[in-house]
Amino acid sequence: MPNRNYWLIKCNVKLYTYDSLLAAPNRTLGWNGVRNAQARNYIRDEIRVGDGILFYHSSCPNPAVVGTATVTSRPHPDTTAQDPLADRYDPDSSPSNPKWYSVDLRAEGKLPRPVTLAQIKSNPNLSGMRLVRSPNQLSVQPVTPTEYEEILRMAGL
DNA sequence: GCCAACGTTGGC
DNA sequence: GCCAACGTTGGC
Repeated sequence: MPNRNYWLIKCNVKLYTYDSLLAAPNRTLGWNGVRNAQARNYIRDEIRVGDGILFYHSSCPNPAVVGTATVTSRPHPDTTAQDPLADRYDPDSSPSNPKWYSVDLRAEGKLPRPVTLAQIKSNPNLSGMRLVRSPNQLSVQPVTPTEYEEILRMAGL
């Protein structure tokens, strides 16, 4: 696929899991809930249909990349930000002036072996990844094709 | 539960 | 515009 870019996205397992993506119709879900300006900018301005995603689970006993996904939509407003009943409601966002965006992701498949944060940290080839550097709060991070391939290799693919 | 690192908020 | 206070993230 020409010009395919790669990203690692971090999902708090309490909010959004790879299994929920697998269980969705077409294995596709909007990736909602991002409320960080820099992450939003990546979603709105840089991520494109067809890009490859490493899906990472955070805030759990063994943080790890657990699966891959494909971006299947252009950015669209994150309507959960406009729903007063939603957990991540943001009164500053509205249909006429959306503040937050999401893209749709389709699950490609679980990794044969999850690649843990500890493994990524101990692999010198991956020392440039944002994930293993400080700060590491950003929920969307660019990944180079080399890093992407290395993660898949470590996963047994 | 602890703590480091950020982002946001709000008084001034 | 500064900056202290606070909330959140996320690994450990």
